Amino acid sequence: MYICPMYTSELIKGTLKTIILNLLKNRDKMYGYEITQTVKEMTNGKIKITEGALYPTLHSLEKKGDIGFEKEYIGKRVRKYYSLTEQGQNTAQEKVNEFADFIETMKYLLDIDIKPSNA
Amino acid sequence: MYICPMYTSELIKGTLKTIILNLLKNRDKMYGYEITQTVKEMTNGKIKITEGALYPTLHSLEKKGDIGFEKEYIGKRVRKYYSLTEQGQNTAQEKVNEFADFIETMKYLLDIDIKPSNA
DNA sequence: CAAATATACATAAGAATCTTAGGTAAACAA
DNA sequence: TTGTTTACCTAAGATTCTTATGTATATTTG
Repeated sequence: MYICPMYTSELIKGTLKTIILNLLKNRDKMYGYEITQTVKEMTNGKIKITEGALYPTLHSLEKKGDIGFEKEYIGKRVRKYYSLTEQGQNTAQEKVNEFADFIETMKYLLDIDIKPSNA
Repeated sequence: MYICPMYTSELIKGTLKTIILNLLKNRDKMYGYEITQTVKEMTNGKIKITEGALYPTLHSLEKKGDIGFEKEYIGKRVRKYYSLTEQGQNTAQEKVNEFADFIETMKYLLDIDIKPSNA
């Protein structure tokens, strides 16, 4: 049985906010646990967001005004559904643009030739 | 006059070792200050490696056996020329491969369509 | 030639971001 | 009913960076 290797935590460091904001941009509203599961599934387990990293980041994004939330009860259990504020929409776009640019720079710096994406 | 914006330090975090090891793979031997200047030039100032980050990283890579150095005197001033060990050659390749894979994963996750590199 | 800038190394305090470990509690599967 | 999954949370510690500082030589500029 093949176990998909995770990336070293160094690499993922710094991309968490970008990932969260972009997911919320595409999906309108999500709750924390859903974010961790979605990222795990979309990356085949290569990126696993730990809860110890996720929740403080969500609280930080909320404090800065990029996201807001509303509680929803599933039986007696609570979910906090987060969504982008207007400011957050801009932040999300900026973050993604910056990362896309960063990728190009790093590709050049590391002399990586990227296989054309399955278009 | 247009000032090229630097990336937020979050993004660069975690890629420093990869950048250093890859440069040494392509250039055989380099000294610390040369690395900072080369990266700054190659990225048009978008990535600036600070000395406070560089030197501890070089020392760490040396302690782990990925790089070695020999001193060279330019007049009375010393340069420490670093180069990859055999182990470092492997580490360098692994780091670059991992980063290339990481880029692909992030492109998918962030739904970024990359313009074909100026080929 | 003096002063400022560039070269070249280094360390240390603090900030930011993560991992690891722990806690609470409800829902569901075995 | 016992374990796993869902769903939230915090805190200690590790890692990796920034910022500030130190030392010293070489070069450029006024």
